[in-house]
Amino acid sequence: MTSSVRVRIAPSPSGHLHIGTARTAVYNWLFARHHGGQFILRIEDTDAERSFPEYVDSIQQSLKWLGLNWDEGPFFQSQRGDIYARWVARLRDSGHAYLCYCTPEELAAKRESAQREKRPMRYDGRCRDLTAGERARFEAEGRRPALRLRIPDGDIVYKDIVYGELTRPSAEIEDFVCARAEGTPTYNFACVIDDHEMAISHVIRGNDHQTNTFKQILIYRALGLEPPQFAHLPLNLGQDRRKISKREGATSIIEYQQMGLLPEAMVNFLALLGWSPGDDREIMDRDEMIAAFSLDRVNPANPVFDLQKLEWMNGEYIRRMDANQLLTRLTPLIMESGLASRLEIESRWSWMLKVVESMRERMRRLTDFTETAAFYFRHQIAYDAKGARKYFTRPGVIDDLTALAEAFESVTLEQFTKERAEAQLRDLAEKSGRSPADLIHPLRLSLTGMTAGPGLFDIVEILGRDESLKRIRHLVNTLKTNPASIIPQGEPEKAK
RNA sequence: GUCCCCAUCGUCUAGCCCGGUCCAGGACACCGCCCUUUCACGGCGGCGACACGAGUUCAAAUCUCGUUGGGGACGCCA
Repeated sequence: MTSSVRVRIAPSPSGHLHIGTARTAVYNWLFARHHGGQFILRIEDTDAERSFPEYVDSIQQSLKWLGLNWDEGPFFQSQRGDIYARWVARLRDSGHAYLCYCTPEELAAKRESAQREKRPMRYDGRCRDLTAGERARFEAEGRRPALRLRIPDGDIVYKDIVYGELTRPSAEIEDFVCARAEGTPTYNFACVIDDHEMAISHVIRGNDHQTNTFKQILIYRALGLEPPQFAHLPLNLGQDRRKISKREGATSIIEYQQMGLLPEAMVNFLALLGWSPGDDREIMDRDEMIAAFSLDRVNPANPVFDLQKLEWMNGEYIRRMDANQLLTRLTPLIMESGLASRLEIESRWSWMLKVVESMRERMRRLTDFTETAAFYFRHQIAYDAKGARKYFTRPGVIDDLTALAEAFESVTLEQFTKERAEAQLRDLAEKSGRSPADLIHPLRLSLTGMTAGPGLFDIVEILGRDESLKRIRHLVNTLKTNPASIIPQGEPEKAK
Protein backbone atom coordinates (compact mmCIF):
# COMPACT_ATOMS: atom_id res chain seq x y z
CA MET A 1 0.00 0.00 0.00
CA THR A 2 1.35 3.40 -0.81
CA SER A 3 0.70 6.41 1.30
CA SER A 4 2.19 9.82 1.77
CA VAL A 5 2.05 9.43 5.53
CA ARG A 6 5.51 9.74 7.01
CA VAL A 7 6.03 10.21 10.73
CA ARG A 8 9.01 10.13 13.02
CA ILE A 9 10.12 9.65 16.56
CA ALA A 10 13.02 11.86 17.50
CA PRO A 11 14.53 10.96 20.86
CA SER A 12 17.65 12.62 22.17
CA PRO A 13 20.15 10.12 23.54
CA SER A 14 20.57 11.72 26.94
CA GLY A 15 19.04 8.75 28.71
CA HIS A 16 17.26 5.44 28.17
CA LEU A 17 13.98 5.43 26.26
CA HIS A 18 11.65 7.37 28.51
CA ILE A 19 8.14 6.15 29.13
CA GLY A 20 6.74 9.37 27.65
CA THR A 21 8.85 9.10 24.53
CA ALA A 22 7.78 5.48 24.23
CA ARG A 23 4.15 6.48 24.28
CA THR A 24 4.78 9.10 21.61
CA ALA A 25 6.54 6.40 19.60
CA VAL A 26 3.52 4.11 19.98
CA TYR A 27 1.18 6.78 18.65
CA ASN A 28 3.45 7.57 15.73
CA TRP A 29 3.87 3.91 14.92
CA LEU A 30 0.17 3.18 15.16
CA PHE A 31 -0.59 6.15 12.94
CA ALA A 32 1.96 5.12 10.34
CA ARG A 33 0.78 1.53 10.29
CA HIS A 34 -2.87 2.52 10.13
CA HIS A 35 -2.21 4.60 7.05
CA GLY A 36 0.33 2.28 5.50
CA GLY A 37 2.94 4.98 5.85
CA GLN A 38 6.51 5.17 7.06
CA PHE A 39 7.81 5.39 10.60
CA ILE A 40 11.22 6.99 10.87
CA LEU A 41 13.77 7.06 13.67
CA ARG A 42 15.85 10.16 14.10
CA ILE A 43 18.36 10.65 16.87
CA GLU A 44 18.61 14.24 18.03
CA ASP A 45 22.14 14.24 19.27
CA THR A 46 23.30 17.74 18.43
CA ASP A 47 24.04 18.46 22.06
CA ALA A 48 27.34 16.64 22.41
CA GLU A 49 27.48 17.42 26.12
CA ARG A 50 24.38 15.42 26.86
CA SER A 51 24.38 12.77 24.18
CA PHE A 52 25.88 9.35 24.84
CA PRO A 53 26.35 6.50 22.37
CA GLU A 54 25.23 3.90 24.90
CA TYR A 55 21.82 5.52 25.00
CA VAL A 56 21.57 5.51 21.23
CA ASP A 57 21.91 1.79 21.53
CA SER A 58 19.62 1.38 24.47
CA ILE A 59 16.88 3.45 22.84
CA GLN A 60 16.95 1.31 19.73
CA GLN A 61 16.86 -1.84 21.77
CA SER A 62 13.85 -0.63 23.73
CA LEU A 63 12.04 0.34 20.56
CA LYS A 64 12.72 -3.10 19.13
CA TRP A 65 11.68 -4.76 22.35
CA LEU A 66 8.37 -2.93 22.14
CA GLY A 67 8.04 -4.14 18.57
CA LEU A 68 7.94 -0.61 17.19
CA ASN A 69 9.94 -1.35 14.09
CA TRP A 70 10.98 1.66 12.04
CA ASP A 71 11.19 1.85 8.28
CA GLU A 72 14.02 4.36 7.92
CA GLY A 73 16.89 5.44 10.06
CA PRO A 74 18.27 5.88 12.52
CA PHE A 75 19.34 9.24 11.19
CA PHE A 76 21.74 11.21 13.33
CA GLN A 77 21.51 14.96 13.49
CA SER A 78 25.17 15.07 14.42
CA GLN A 79 25.96 13.78 10.92
CA ARG A 80 23.81 16.24 9.04
CA GLY A 81 25.87 19.39 9.52
CA ASP A 82 26.22 20.05 5.79
CA ILE A 83 22.52 19.97 5.24
CA TYR A 84 21.87 22.41 8.07
CA ALA A 85 24.67 24.70 6.90
CA ARG A 86 23.03 24.99 3.48
CA TRP A 87 19.71 25.91 5.01
CA VAL A 88 21.24 28.32 7.49
CA ALA A 89 22.81 30.17 4.57
CA ARG A 90 19.51 30.16 2.80
CA LEU A 91 17.76 31.64 5.82
CA ARG A 92 20.44 34.28 6.20
CA ASP A 93 20.01 35.32 2.58
CA SER A 94 16.24 35.21 2.70
CA GLY A 95 15.96 38.51 4.51
CA HIS A 96 13.80 36.92 7.19
CA ALA A 97 16.61 36.72 9.69
CA TYR A 98 19.38 38.94 10.96
CA LEU A 99 22.72 38.68 12.69
CA CYS A 100 22.78 39.27 16.41
CA TYR A 101 26.02 40.20 18.12
CA CYS A 102 24.79 40.09 21.69
CA THR A 103 26.94 37.79 23.76
CA PRO A 104 25.48 35.01 25.88
CA GLU A 105 26.72 36.92 28.93
CA GLU A 106 24.87 40.08 27.96
CA LEU A 107 21.72 38.11 27.33
CA ALA A 108 22.02 36.25 30.59
CA ALA A 109 22.36 39.56 32.45
CA LYS A 110 19.23 40.90 30.81
CA ARG A 111 17.35 37.73 31.55
CA GLU A 112 18.33 37.99 35.17
CA SER A 113 17.27 41.59 35.62
CA ALA A 114 14.02 40.88 33.82
CA GLN A 115 13.37 38.07 36.21
CA ARG A 116 14.15 40.27 39.18
CA GLU A 117 11.65 42.84 38.01
CA LYS A 118 9.20 40.06 37.21
CA ARG A 119 8.95 41.10 33.60
CA PRO A 120 8.70 38.47 30.92
CA MET A 121 12.07 38.04 29.29
CA ARG A 122 12.00 38.44 25.58
CA TYR A 123 14.84 39.41 23.32
CA ASP A 124 14.70 43.17 22.91
CA GLY A 125 15.65 43.24 19.26
CA ARG A 126 18.76 45.28 19.86
CA CYS A 127 20.49 43.91 16.76
CA ARG A 128 17.41 43.92 14.59
CA ASP A 129 18.35 46.92 12.52
CA LEU A 130 22.09 47.26 12.81
CA THR A 131 23.84 49.47 10.31
CA ALA A 132 26.79 48.20 8.33
CA GLY A 133 29.05 50.34 10.49
CA GLU A 134 27.73 48.92 13.74
CA ARG A 135 28.17 45.41 12.42
CA ALA A 136 31.72 46.18 11.39
CA ARG A 137 32.47 47.51 14.85
CA PHE A 138 31.15 44.36 16.53
CA GLU A 139 33.12 42.21 14.12
CA ALA A 140 36.22 44.23 14.93
CA GLU A 141 35.61 43.49 18.62
CA GLY A 142 35.84 39.85 17.67
CA ARG A 143 32.17 39.12 18.28
CA ARG A 144 30.67 36.22 16.34
CA PRO A 145 27.02 36.66 15.43
CA ALA A 146 24.12 34.30 15.91
CA LEU A 147 21.29 34.22 13.40
CA ARG A 148 17.92 35.34 14.68
CA LEU A 149 14.61 35.02 12.93
CA ARG A 150 12.81 38.31 12.40
CA ILE A 151 9.30 37.59 13.69
CA PRO A 152 6.69 39.10 11.37
CA ASP A 153 3.57 40.81 12.66
CA GLY A 154 0.25 39.06 12.96
CA ASP A 155 -1.16 36.02 14.66
CA ILE A 156 0.14 32.59 13.95
CA VAL A 157 -2.67 30.09 13.57
CA TYR A 158 -2.64 26.42 12.81
CA LYS A 159 -4.99 23.52 13.18
CA ASP A 160 -3.75 20.89 15.56
CA ILE A 161 -5.24 17.46 14.96
CA VAL A 162 -5.74 16.87 18.68
CA TYR A 163 -6.35 20.36 20.03
CA GLY A 164 -8.06 22.07 17.15
CA GLU A 165 -7.27 25.62 16.16
CA LEU A 166 -4.36 27.11 18.10
CA THR A 167 -3.38 30.76 17.92
CA ARG A 168 -0.47 32.77 19.16
CA PRO A 169 0.12 36.46 18.58
CA SER A 170 3.58 36.99 17.16
CA ALA A 171 4.18 39.66 19.80
CA GLU A 172 4.45 36.77 22.22
CA ILE A 173 7.36 35.31 20.34
CA GLU A 174 10.81 36.78 20.49
CA ASP A 175 13.26 36.89 17.65
CA PHE A 176 14.73 33.52 18.50
CA VAL A 177 18.08 32.12 17.49
CA CYS A 178 18.12 29.70 14.57
CA ALA A 179 21.87 29.29 14.22
CA ARG A 180 24.48 29.68 16.89
CA ALA A 181 27.59 31.79 16.55
CA GLU A 182 29.48 28.67 15.46
CA GLY A 183 26.96 28.24 12.70
CA THR A 184 25.27 25.15 14.10
CA PRO A 185 21.48 25.07 14.09
CA THR A 186 19.41 25.26 17.25
CA TYR A 187 16.78 22.65 17.97
CA ASN A 188 13.85 24.35 16.26
CA PHE A 189 15.78 24.98 13.11
CA ALA A 190 17.31 21.54 12.83
CA CYS A 191 13.93 20.01 13.52
CA VAL A 192 12.27 21.93 10.71
CA ILE A 193 15.03 21.10 8.26
CA ASP A 194 14.95 17.43 9.10
CA ASP A 195 11.19 17.18 9.00
CA HIS A 196 11.25 18.87 5.62
CA GLU A 197 14.15 16.85 4.22
CA MET A 198 12.61 13.63 5.44
CA ALA A 199 9.26 14.62 3.96
CA ILE A 200 7.49 14.19 7.28
CA SER A 201 3.76 14.57 6.75
CA HIS A 202 2.60 14.58 10.37
CA VAL A 203 4.54 15.71 13.38
CA ILE A 204 3.13 13.83 16.35
CA ARG A 205 4.86 14.83 19.55
CA GLY A 206 4.36 15.78 23.17
CA ASN A 207 2.43 18.84 24.16
CA ASP A 208 5.58 20.33 25.65
CA HIS A 209 6.46 21.22 22.06
CA GLN A 210 3.32 23.20 21.49
CA THR A 211 5.01 26.59 21.73
CA ASN A 212 7.86 25.35 19.55
CA THR A 213 5.37 24.63 16.83
CA PHE A 214 4.57 28.30 16.37
CA LYS A 215 8.25 29.07 16.03
CA GLN A 216 8.74 26.22 13.60
CA ILE A 217 5.85 27.33 11.44
CA LEU A 218 7.56 30.70 11.19
CA ILE A 219 10.74 28.99 10.04
CA TYR A 220 8.86 27.05 7.37
CA ARG A 221 7.39 30.30 6.13
CA ALA A 222 10.69 32.15 6.15
CA LEU A 223 12.16 29.36 4.06
CA GLY A 224 9.15 29.18 1.79
CA LEU A 225 8.36 25.61 2.82
CA GLU A 226 5.05 23.88 3.39
CA PRO A 227 4.70 22.88 7.07
CA PRO A 228 3.51 19.37 7.93
CA GLN A 229 0.39 18.63 9.94
CA PHE A 230 0.80 18.80 13.68
CA ALA A 231 -0.70 16.68 16.43
CA HIS A 232 0.25 17.34 20.02
CA LEU A 233 -0.17 14.65 22.57
CA PRO A 234 -1.14 15.29 26.18
CA LEU A 235 1.72 14.69 28.58
CA ASN A 236 1.41 11.77 30.90
CA LEU A 237 1.72 12.50 34.57
CA GLY A 238 2.88 10.55 37.60
CA GLN A 239 0.64 9.47 40.46
CA ASP A 240 1.21 12.84 42.11
CA ARG A 241 -0.21 14.58 39.05
CA ARG A 242 3.20 15.98 38.31
CA LYS A 243 5.37 15.26 35.36
CA ILE A 244 6.47 11.66 35.63
CA SER A 245 9.72 11.65 37.51
CA LYS A 246 12.37 9.41 38.95
CA ARG A 247 10.92 9.49 42.43
CA GLU A 248 7.94 7.43 41.51
CA GLY A 249 10.10 4.67 40.22
CA ALA A 250 10.41 3.59 36.69
CA THR A 251 10.79 6.26 34.04
CA SER A 252 12.58 4.24 31.41
CA ILE A 253 11.28 1.36 29.36
CA ILE A 254 14.06 -0.99 30.36
CA GLU A 255 13.00 -0.71 33.95
CA TYR A 256 9.59 -2.04 33.01
CA GLN A 257 11.22 -4.75 31.01
CA GLN A 258 13.22 -5.74 34.07
CA MET A 259 10.07 -5.70 36.17
CA GLY A 260 8.77 -8.57 34.10
CA LEU A 261 6.31 -6.73 31.91
CA LEU A 262 5.54 -7.93 28.42
CA PRO A 263 6.10 -5.60 25.47
CA GLU A 264 2.66 -6.39 24.08
CA ALA A 265 1.02 -5.33 27.32
CA MET A 266 3.21 -2.27 27.50
CA VAL A 267 2.25 -1.10 24.02
CA ASN A 268 -1.41 -1.84 24.63
CA PHE A 269 -1.36 0.07 27.89
CA LEU A 270 0.55 3.03 26.47
CA ALA A 271 -1.81 3.25 23.52
CA LEU A 272 -4.79 3.43 25.86
CA LEU A 273 -3.17 6.16 27.92
CA GLY A 274 -4.80 9.05 26.15
CA TRP A 275 -6.50 7.22 23.34
CA SER A 276 -9.48 4.90 23.18
CA PRO A 277 -11.03 3.03 20.30
CA GLY A 278 -14.41 4.51 21.20
CA ASP A 279 -15.91 1.31 22.50
CA ASP A 280 -15.21 -0.80 25.57
CA ARG A 281 -12.30 -2.76 24.20
CA GLU A 282 -9.18 -2.73 26.35
CA ILE A 283 -7.12 -5.79 25.58
CA MET A 284 -6.33 -5.29 21.93
CA ASP A 285 -3.70 -6.93 19.81
CA ARG A 286 -1.56 -4.92 17.46
CA ASP A 287 -3.67 -5.39 14.39
CA GLU A 288 -6.79 -4.37 16.25
CA MET A 289 -5.11 -1.24 17.53
CA ILE A 290 -3.72 -0.37 14.13
CA ALA A 291 -7.14 -0.79 12.56
CA ALA A 292 -8.88 1.31 15.19
CA PHE A 293 -6.28 4.02 15.66
CA SER A 294 -7.09 7.59 14.92
CA LEU A 295 -5.51 10.79 16.17
CA ASP A 296 -8.78 12.60 16.55
CA ARG A 297 -9.78 10.14 19.22
CA VAL A 298 -6.89 11.24 21.40
CA ASN A 299 -8.13 12.73 24.66
CA PRO A 300 -6.54 16.18 25.15
CA ALA A 301 -6.40 15.89 28.95
CA ASN A 302 -3.20 14.76 30.65
CA PRO A 303 -3.47 11.16 31.86
CA VAL A 304 -1.97 9.74 35.02
CA PHE A 305 0.19 6.68 34.64
CA ASP A 306 -1.31 3.84 36.71
CA LEU A 307 1.10 0.99 37.35
CA GLN A 308 -1.61 -1.20 38.86
CA LYS A 309 -3.60 -1.17 35.70
CA LEU A 310 -0.52 -1.91 33.65
CA GLU A 311 0.16 -4.93 35.85
CA TRP A 312 -3.41 -6.12 35.54
CA MET A 313 -3.13 -5.88 31.79
CA ASN A 314 0.16 -7.72 31.86
CA GLY A 315 -1.55 -10.51 33.81
CA GLU A 316 -4.21 -10.69 31.13
CA TYR A 317 -1.54 -11.13 28.49
CA ILE A 318 0.20 -13.80 30.53
CA ARG A 319 -3.06 -15.70 30.91
CA ARG A 320 -3.82 -15.57 27.21
CA MET A 321 -0.37 -16.55 26.08
CA ASP A 322 0.48 -19.95 24.71
CA ALA A 323 2.27 -22.02 27.39
CA ASN A 324 5.27 -22.76 25.20
CA GLN A 325 5.68 -19.15 24.40
CA LEU A 326 5.32 -18.16 28.03
CA LEU A 327 7.98 -20.64 29.05
CA THR A 328 10.27 -19.36 26.33
CA ARG A 329 9.93 -15.85 27.71
CA LEU A 330 10.46 -17.10 31.23
CA THR A 331 13.58 -19.07 30.39
CA PRO A 332 16.11 -16.21 30.63
CA LEU A 333 14.62 -15.14 33.94
CA ILE A 334 14.73 -18.64 35.36
CA MET A 335 18.36 -18.95 34.34
CA GLU A 336 19.27 -15.58 35.78
CA SER A 337 17.67 -16.37 39.09
CA GLY A 338 19.64 -19.59 39.30
CA LEU A 339 16.58 -21.81 39.55
CA ALA A 340 17.61 -23.90 36.57
CA SER A 341 20.05 -23.89 33.69
CA ARG A 342 19.05 -23.72 30.07
CA LEU A 343 19.90 -27.37 29.70
CA GLU A 344 17.76 -28.33 32.66
CA ILE A 345 14.86 -26.33 31.31
CA GLU A 346 15.08 -27.71 27.81
CA SER A 347 15.60 -31.31 28.82
CA ARG A 348 12.53 -31.21 31.06
CA TRP A 349 10.44 -28.98 28.81
CA SER A 350 7.14 -30.79 29.30
CA TRP A 351 7.62 -30.87 33.05
CA MET A 352 8.44 -27.16 32.94
CA LEU A 353 5.23 -26.57 31.02
CA LYS A 354 3.27 -28.11 33.87
CA VAL A 355 5.03 -25.89 36.35
CA VAL A 356 4.24 -22.86 34.25
CA GLU A 357 0.60 -23.89 33.86
CA SER A 358 0.25 -24.20 37.60
CA MET A 359 1.54 -20.65 38.00
CA ARG A 360 0.14 -18.61 35.17
CA GLU A 361 -3.14 -17.59 36.76
CA ARG A 362 -1.24 -16.26 39.72
CA MET A 363 1.17 -14.11 37.75
CA ARG A 364 0.99 -10.45 36.90
CA ARG A 365 4.64 -9.96 36.16
CA LEU A 366 7.01 -12.51 34.72
CA THR A 367 9.15 -12.05 37.80
CA ASP A 368 6.31 -13.43 39.92
CA PHE A 369 7.30 -16.80 38.59
CA THR A 370 10.85 -16.80 39.88
CA GLU A 371 9.67 -15.38 43.17
CA THR A 372 6.84 -17.78 43.96
CA ALA A 373 7.57 -20.91 41.96
CA ALA A 374 11.05 -21.32 43.39
CA PHE A 375 9.93 -24.22 45.60
CA TYR A 376 9.58 -26.44 42.54
CA PHE A 377 13.30 -26.18 41.99
CA ARG A 378 14.78 -26.03 45.47
CA HIS A 379 15.05 -29.04 47.69
CA GLN A 380 15.59 -27.05 50.85
CA ILE A 381 12.32 -25.52 51.97
CA ALA A 382 12.11 -22.53 54.28
CA TYR A 383 8.79 -22.67 56.08
CA ASP A 384 6.66 -19.60 56.49
CA ALA A 385 6.79 -18.83 60.22
CA LYS A 386 3.16 -17.91 60.71
CA GLY A 387 2.05 -20.88 58.68
CA ALA A 388 4.27 -23.20 60.65
CA ARG A 389 2.81 -22.03 63.92
CA LYS A 390 -0.67 -22.40 62.57
CA TYR A 391 -0.44 -25.76 60.83
CA PHE A 392 2.46 -27.64 62.37
CA THR A 393 1.44 -27.29 66.00
CA ARG A 394 -1.84 -29.19 65.84
CA PRO A 395 -1.65 -32.36 67.92
CA GLY A 396 -1.45 -35.38 65.69
CA VAL A 397 -0.11 -33.58 62.69
CA ILE A 398 3.05 -35.65 62.72
CA ASP A 399 1.08 -38.88 62.65
CA ASP A 400 -1.17 -37.60 59.92
CA LEU A 401 1.71 -36.60 57.68
CA THR A 402 3.49 -39.85 58.36
CA ALA A 403 0.39 -41.80 57.40
CA LEU A 404 0.06 -39.71 54.26
CA ALA A 405 3.65 -40.40 53.32
CA GLU A 406 3.04 -44.09 53.74
CA ALA A 407 -0.02 -43.92 51.57
CA PHE A 408 1.84 -42.08 48.83
CA GLU A 409 4.65 -44.56 49.02
CA SER A 410 2.31 -47.45 48.44
CA VAL A 411 1.44 -46.16 44.98
CA THR A 412 3.55 -47.08 41.98
CA LEU A 413 5.16 -44.26 40.07
CA GLU A 414 2.89 -44.81 37.09
CA GLN A 415 -0.24 -44.56 39.18
CA PHE A 416 0.86 -41.56 41.18
CA THR A 417 -1.45 -38.87 39.85
CA LYS A 418 -3.06 -35.88 41.41
CA GLU A 419 -6.42 -37.63 41.40
CA ARG A 420 -4.93 -40.59 43.21
CA ALA A 421 -3.14 -38.42 45.72
CA GLU A 422 -6.26 -36.45 46.43
CA ALA A 423 -8.33 -39.57 46.90
CA GLN A 424 -5.77 -40.91 49.33
CA LEU A 425 -5.68 -37.75 51.33
CA ARG A 426 -9.44 -37.49 51.60
CA ASP A 427 -9.69 -41.10 52.49
CA LEU A 428 -7.15 -40.68 55.24
CA ALA A 429 -8.88 -37.63 56.60
CA GLU A 430 -12.15 -39.43 56.80
CA LYS A 431 -10.63 -42.43 58.57
CA SER A 432 -8.98 -40.26 61.17
CA GLY A 433 -12.04 -38.11 61.61
CA ARG A 434 -10.46 -34.91 60.35
CA SER A 435 -11.40 -32.51 57.64
CA PRO A 436 -9.34 -32.69 54.46
CA ALA A 437 -8.17 -29.13 55.15
CA ASP A 438 -6.51 -30.37 58.34
CA LEU A 439 -4.16 -32.37 56.18
CA ILE A 440 -4.05 -30.14 53.15
CA HIS A 441 -2.60 -27.10 54.86
CA PRO A 442 0.29 -28.82 56.62
CA LEU A 443 1.02 -30.78 53.48
CA ARG A 444 1.17 -27.64 51.36
CA LEU A 445 3.44 -26.01 53.86
CA SER A 446 5.71 -29.03 54.01
CA LEU A 447 6.04 -29.15 50.22
CA THR A 448 6.28 -25.48 49.38
CA GLY A 449 7.03 -23.68 52.61
CA MET A 450 4.20 -21.33 51.74
CA THR A 451 0.56 -20.99 52.72
CA ALA A 452 -0.54 -19.85 49.29
CA GLY A 453 0.15 -21.11 45.82
CA PRO A 454 -0.97 -23.47 43.09
CA GLY A 455 -3.50 -26.24 43.66
CA LEU A 456 -2.00 -28.66 46.16
CA PHE A 457 -2.55 -31.82 44.17
CA ASP A 458 -1.10 -30.21 41.08
CA ILE A 459 1.98 -29.53 43.15
CA VAL A 460 2.11 -33.10 44.43
CA GLU A 461 1.89 -34.50 40.94
CA ILE A 462 4.41 -32.10 39.48
CA LEU A 463 6.92 -32.70 42.26
CA GLY A 464 6.32 -36.41 41.90
CA ARG A 465 6.00 -39.18 44.43
CA ASP A 466 9.57 -39.37 45.58
CA GLU A 467 10.25 -35.66 45.92
CA SER A 468 6.97 -35.23 47.78
CA LEU A 469 7.86 -38.06 50.12
CA LYS A 470 11.28 -36.63 50.72
CA ARG A 471 9.86 -33.26 51.69
CA ILE A 472 7.18 -34.70 53.95
CA ARG A 473 9.66 -36.95 55.74
CA HIS A 474 12.14 -34.14 56.13
CA LEU A 475 9.50 -32.06 57.79
CA VAL A 476 8.31 -34.88 60.04
CA ASN A 477 11.85 -35.50 61.07
CA THR A 478 12.46 -31.86 61.88
CA LEU A 479 9.23 -31.68 63.83
CA LYS A 480 10.35 -34.64 65.92
CA THR A 481 13.93 -33.61 66.53
CA ASN A 482 14.08 -29.83 66.40
CA PRO A 483 10.69 -28.16 66.10
CA ALA A 484 12.00 -24.90 67.51
CA SER A 485 14.02 -24.42 64.35
CA ILE A 486 10.91 -23.92 62.28
CA ILE A 487 8.19 -22.92 64.74
CA PRO A 488 8.72 -19.49 66.26
CA GLN A 489 8.46 -19.43 70.03
CA GLY A 490 6.78 -16.87 72.24
CA GLU A 491 3.50 -15.09 71.95
CA PRO A 492 1.95 -15.39 68.54
CA GLU A 493 1.76 -12.09 66.74
CA LYS A 494 -1.60 -10.48 66.83
CA ALA A 495 -3.63 -11.27 63.80
CA LYS A 496 -4.14 -8.24 61.68
C1' G B 1 5.39 36.57 36.58
C1' U B 2 3.75 36.24 31.14
C1' C B 3 1.57 33.22 27.45
C1' C B 4 -0.72 28.56 25.97
C1' C B 5 -3.41 24.03 26.97
C1' C B 6 -6.65 20.98 29.94
C1' A B 7 -10.92 19.76 33.45
C1' U B 8 -16.58 13.06 33.70
C1' C B 9 -15.81 7.89 39.50
C1' G B 10 -9.17 7.51 43.52
C1' U B 11 -7.01 6.10 38.28
C1' C B 12 -7.66 5.09 32.62
C1' U B 13 -11.86 6.38 29.90
C1' A B 14 -17.12 6.35 26.81
C1' G B 15 -20.60 10.20 26.15
C1' C B 16 -19.34 16.40 24.48
C1' C B 17 -18.24 18.43 17.93
C1' C B 18 -24.42 17.25 15.96
C1' G B 19 -28.04 19.73 23.67
C1' G B 20 -33.23 15.63 25.32
C1' U B 21 -32.26 8.22 24.54
C1' C B 22 -27.28 9.83 30.84
C1' C B 23 -30.85 10.27 38.16
C1' A B 24 -23.89 9.26 33.09
C1' G B 25 -21.63 3.33 30.45
C1' G B 26 -16.96 0.24 30.72
C1' A B 27 -12.07 -0.99 32.93
C1' C B 28 -8.27 -0.87 37.05
C1' A B 29 -8.21 -0.37 42.26
C1' C B 30 -11.24 -1.06 46.71
C1' C B 31 -15.34 -3.75 49.52
C1' G B 32 -18.89 -7.99 49.89
C1' C B 33 -20.83 -12.73 48.22
C1' C B 34 -20.23 -17.28 45.25
C1' C B 35 -16.73 -21.07 43.42
C1' U B 36 -12.74 -23.38 46.50
C1' U B 37 -7.60 -27.02 50.13
C1' U B 38 -4.72 -21.74 50.14
C1' C B 39 -3.58 -17.84 46.84
C1' A B 40 -5.13 -16.56 42.33
C1' C B 41 -8.55 -17.04 38.11
C1' G B 42 -13.68 -16.74 37.11
C1' G B 43 -18.88 -15.24 38.28
C1' C B 44 -22.30 -11.91 40.80
C1' G B 45 -23.10 -7.44 43.51
C1' G B 46 -21.53 -2.76 45.94
C1' C B 47 -18.92 1.93 46.64
C1' G B 48 -17.79 5.84 43.39
C1' A B 49 -17.71 11.32 38.88
C1' C B 50 -20.12 15.45 35.05
C1' A B 51 -14.59 21.01 39.65
C1' C B 52 -17.46 25.58 40.99
C1' G B 53 -20.57 29.89 39.55
C1' A B 54 -23.33 32.47 36.09
C1' G B 55 -25.64 32.62 31.20
C1' U B 56 -28.27 30.59 26.63
C1' U B 57 -32.46 27.08 26.19
C1' C B 58 -38.74 24.15 27.18
C1' A B 59 -34.24 21.10 28.21
C1' A B 60 -26.86 21.26 29.41
C1' A B 61 -21.97 16.46 31.23
C1' U B 62 -22.80 18.31 26.27
C1' C B 63 -23.03 25.49 23.92
C1' U B 64 -20.91 30.61 26.09
C1' C B 65 -18.41 33.46 29.85
C1' G B 66 -16.02 33.71 34.52
C1' U B 67 -13.66 31.42 38.86
C1' U B 68 -10.78 27.65 40.80
C1' G B 69 -7.54 23.70 40.11
C1' G B 70 -3.84 21.04 37.20
C1' G B 71 -0.21 20.80 33.27
C1' G B 72 3.16 22.99 29.76
C1' A B 73 6.34 26.79 27.49
C1' C B 74 9.12 31.00 28.31
C1' G B 75 17.85 29.26 26.51
C1' C B 76 23.21 30.66 21.13
C1' C B 77 19.16 22.77 25.63
C1' A B 78 16.50 19.31 23.02
